[in-house]
Amino acid sequence: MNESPAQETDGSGAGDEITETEIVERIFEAVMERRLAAGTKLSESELCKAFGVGRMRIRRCLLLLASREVVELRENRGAYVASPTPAQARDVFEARAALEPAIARLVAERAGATEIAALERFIAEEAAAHERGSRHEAIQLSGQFHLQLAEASGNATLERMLRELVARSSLIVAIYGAPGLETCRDHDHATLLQALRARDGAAAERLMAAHLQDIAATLDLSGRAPAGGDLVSVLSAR
Amino acid sequence: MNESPAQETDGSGAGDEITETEIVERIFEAVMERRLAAGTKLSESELCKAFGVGRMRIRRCLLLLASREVVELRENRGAYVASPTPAQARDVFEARAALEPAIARLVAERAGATEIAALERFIAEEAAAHERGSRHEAIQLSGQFHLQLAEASGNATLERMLRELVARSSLIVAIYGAPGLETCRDHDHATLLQALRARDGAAAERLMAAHLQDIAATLDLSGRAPAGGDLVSVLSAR
DNA sequence: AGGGAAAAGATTGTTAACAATCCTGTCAAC
DNA sequence: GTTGACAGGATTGTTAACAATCTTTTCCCT
Repeated sequence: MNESPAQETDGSGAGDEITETEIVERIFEAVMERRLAAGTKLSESELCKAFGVGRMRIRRCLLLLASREVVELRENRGAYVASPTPAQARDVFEARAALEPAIARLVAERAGATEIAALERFIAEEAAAHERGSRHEAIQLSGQFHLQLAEASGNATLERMLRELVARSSLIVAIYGAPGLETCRDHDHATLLQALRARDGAAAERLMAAHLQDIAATLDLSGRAPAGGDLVSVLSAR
Repeated sequence: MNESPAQETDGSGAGDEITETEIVERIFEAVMERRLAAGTKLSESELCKAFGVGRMRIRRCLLLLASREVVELRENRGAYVASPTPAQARDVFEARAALEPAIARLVAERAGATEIAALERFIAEEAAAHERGSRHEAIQLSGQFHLQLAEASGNATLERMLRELVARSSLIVAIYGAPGLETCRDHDHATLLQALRARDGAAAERLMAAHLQDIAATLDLSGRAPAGGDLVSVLSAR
């Protein structure tokens, strides 16, 4: 009944069986780590080979991802990594502005020492990556910090919602973010953690709100074309 | 050879074709209107007959509903309307407490006169239902007011998230709510609308937060068994 | 040679049959 | 008479084949 852990080193290996939840999670991670760019085609047969599962299961996973607007399902044309429009980008960051301050407050009020310690470790890794100059890794850790925070809130619903928003944010920053700028400054995370350690819910809430506003401020949402994904309209429009 | 006569006046008739989005929406509505109680089995064949579509499409719809935790998918045992646990109930109302004040503020800040007018009409209907004494209808309209508000915010992501939360709230109130009490007092909605008309975002935010707290306060989350769905544990526990 | 139409190939969407699991009703044994 | 096992029926999960659509290549015509 229970899975004998086949322990495949990478996704390419045909594991004995892989949960559809895991597949969805893998694709989520790939999007968050910018290994899958906006507009990338997700062919069914490719995914079948990649995960070693049947087509039906891949199809279910793509539907799940589409329901969270991380991929876009086009009729008879397949699945593509979503390319959020400026309006969608605004929506996502408005939603984050609503959720995350509340999450920060919850963590400050009720998180255990274990969770706080885990967050500290994350920040340390993030700072190390910054010093090492590996920007890619820093971005990745920075996003995961927000998810770790949601997990520490102990609210599964908030966590699930934020997971979607963070993944979409990754796409948004890639499209509309200023090329040179970082998304999250680790300093912000550090000061936030200080408030959490002090169990200061109000301060945590305020700091998170300001942090998100800083991130949103680095975006340029004036252009209206999603750029990468829709070559046809770009070329036909001129 | 599959087409039955048209007759798409109601859901039972086999329409020529119905979108899976519509099917999901129908089930959502049925849950919100308490026509589908928590724990109700959703048999595939029944749904196929009800909507006049193939099994695959029903299957996709159930997966979609499960991804929003409105139905629960049990291995080899079918789909059931979700029975939120007390912990889940707490999560849902915490999430609403995070989202809805922000939604109320957005509406106050940017909604057009048309949307405000639509909200006014809703409240009028709600009050009329109250006077008429039709509690069922009042509850239904009360829930829809919150959704209408989300729609008026102009943020599709917030709207979608709230739709899930309101549907789950309907199940939660049915399970853990005090039998005699109403969920939303129409007076609260009226005062909130006043703040919206005055474009007072801060007041709208505050009123919504208080309103949600009132609703959550009527719930009794001390018991730990989901009651309806899990008879076995109920009986074995005594 | 360039443009456009048509056919070949590939990919997606759907239907139907098959296999596995679970629930129900019956029968035998204690 | 009650409890247990067993078989039949029903429901779910999966696989495979089929149909429809889109993409690409090729070929003909201007």
